[in-house]
Amino acid sequence: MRVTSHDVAAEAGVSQATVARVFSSPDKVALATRERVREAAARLGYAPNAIARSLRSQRTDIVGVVVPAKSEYWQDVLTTLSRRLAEQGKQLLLFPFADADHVEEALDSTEQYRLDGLVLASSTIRPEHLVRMMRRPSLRVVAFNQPAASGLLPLVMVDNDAGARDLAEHVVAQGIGTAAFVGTVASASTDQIRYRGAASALADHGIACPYVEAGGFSYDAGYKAAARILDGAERPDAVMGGSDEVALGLIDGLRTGGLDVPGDVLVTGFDGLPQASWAGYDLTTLVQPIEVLVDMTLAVIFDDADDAAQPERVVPGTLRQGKTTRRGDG
Amino acid sequence: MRVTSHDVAAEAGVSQATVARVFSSPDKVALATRERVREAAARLGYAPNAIARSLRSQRTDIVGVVVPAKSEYWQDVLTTLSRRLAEQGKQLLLFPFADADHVEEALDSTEQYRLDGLVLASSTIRPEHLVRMMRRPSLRVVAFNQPAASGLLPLVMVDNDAGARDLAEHVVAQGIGTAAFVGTVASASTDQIRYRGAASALADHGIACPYVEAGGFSYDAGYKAAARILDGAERPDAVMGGSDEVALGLIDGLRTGGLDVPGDVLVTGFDGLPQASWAGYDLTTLVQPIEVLVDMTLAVIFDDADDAAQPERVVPGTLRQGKTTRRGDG
DNA sequence: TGACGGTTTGCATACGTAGTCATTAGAGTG
DNA sequence: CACTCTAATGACTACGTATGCAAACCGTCA
Repeated sequence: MRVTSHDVAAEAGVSQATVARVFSSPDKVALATRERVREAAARLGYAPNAIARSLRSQRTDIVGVVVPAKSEYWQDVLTTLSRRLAEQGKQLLLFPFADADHVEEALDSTEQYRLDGLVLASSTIRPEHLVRMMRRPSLRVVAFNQPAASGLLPLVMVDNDAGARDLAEHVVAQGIGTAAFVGTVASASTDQIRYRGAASALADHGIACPYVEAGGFSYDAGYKAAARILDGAERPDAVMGGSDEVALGLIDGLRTGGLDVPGDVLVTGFDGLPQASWAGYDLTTLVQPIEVLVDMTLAVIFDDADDAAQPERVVPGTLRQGKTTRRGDG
Repeated sequence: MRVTSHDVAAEAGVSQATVARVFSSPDKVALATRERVREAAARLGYAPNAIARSLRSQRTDIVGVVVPAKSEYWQDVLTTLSRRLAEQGKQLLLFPFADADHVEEALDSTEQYRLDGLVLASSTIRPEHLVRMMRRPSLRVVAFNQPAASGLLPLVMVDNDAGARDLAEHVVAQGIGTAAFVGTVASASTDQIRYRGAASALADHGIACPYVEAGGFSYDAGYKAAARILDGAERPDAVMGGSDEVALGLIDGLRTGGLDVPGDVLVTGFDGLPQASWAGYDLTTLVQPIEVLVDMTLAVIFDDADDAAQPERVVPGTLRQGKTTRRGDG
């Protein structure tokens, strides 16, 4: 049998209520009593039962996150999120989904837990799902890096448009004449914004920017997309990847195809994954300020600021110049 | 206010008990009643409260995992673990720790939840912590890839010794004369076994194998360790990394230092990370059968087999031959 | 018709905690 | 010393569910 606050109460010669107070609002208990209870608890190996506490207090101290099961970028976000929560004595509960068809199941499981907050990650959650999450009683929902949620839910994201423009301006400054954008999945809202931003900035310099869909968020998708670039009639001077994972795949695909990066073609990414900084790639990319984004997300969930006043928080990223856009090194 | 089974009962004209049965043991409720309750529940938007259920049933359907916050390898494991659990309608609760000094905190938080099972990941959890976890009432604890837990807790792991030997035999077959092992952290039990296995196999062929400690599990640690190999008096023909992350850093570090991999020096890893298969590296490594390991772990937690009969499950890995050990390609 | 077996349902309760309310003890003041 | 005010503690209850037990119901067969 597990030790309960009743057991500790008996051991310490106080009431259960006092034991509970020692662990939830210690200042309401006299010092001597407090110590006696603490000792008794230690002796019996007592730990408060979070389940019972949650049922009683209507707070779980748990934040849920609905996230795609496989993705380097999201792993990075999750790591930061769980670390920050742990610092506050809170927990992170994962609701991973394999693909867009299984999002609904994940959202359903979500309802069973009286979560303090819910982070909706992934740009592939469809609007109809988002709408469902609106106005769920006593649950703070935040969309993370998911432009499609604009106007529906409180939203925290990196400035995809400005970031894409920065990258485009950067490659233009390297003196390119032609370009192409290799997106992840065309229906992803981040993909659309990044492409439009890049294309628009390039157009300002008279450079066209065809869109190529990799069909996934992975290295493999990027690697395979490289073949389509290589097969194309006109080889672009620069290829902009819709994400770092795709960009890294692109680089290897292009190199396997005999091209030199950056000698023959420049490549950029987006996200700022750790791997992008690896010496073998040293990718030029837009680094997302993940810590800032995560902190803002948690602020929306836990602070009493009214979301209505500021439903969208957009944070600028940082351009990281790597050697994949450094001409003359090739 | 949130909808409860009482609300649904009122709406459907039945008792709360019947509503509960509809959602937990439907076959005990007459078909007509069941449908009426289901409709009422849908109408009110009812979802069972997992917290209350857990309190009552003494089962949470949640598995905890104590894991280092930053590590590619563990991300991979977590992904698989959470996917498998999700398939069974169970959840994964993360207890991440930043470094070895914070393991205890993570283990403490663990006690608050009435978890169905607990997976102890990371080879840096110290034995004194492991001992603490023994015989915790009604909690199935499993050590995952953590040889140090041998004899203390049920253990699931890849065959580190055999894997290291396989890798060593493989590089010997490429005709090397000298070798070195760049471990992660010398105190990690996996590191020790992998080194001993490799060194022993190499010794069988009369090849000495000095140990170099990278001092971390990361790419950066490997990258920096490369400098020490380069500065060494005698340059080894092959460098065996204690993990893929370290090996990938090693490769880039060696290449930055002017060496050709595999032309001048062969490199091997251990784990089988996705990144190891990236064309830019194509690392020879020992691929861990993560799905198998995870399934075994869950079996220990959920199946009624007695652990005492088979306290340790050791699964062989698979040698993946990449071009980092392919001589003559250089 | 009546008794019997099986199915279906309701009643009552407990899981372990936190907070409300009431009670007691103790300190301070005139 | 009587009174008041605060601090400290205890008794009690509710959070929402699952389940043992008893009651009610239905159909069947003698």
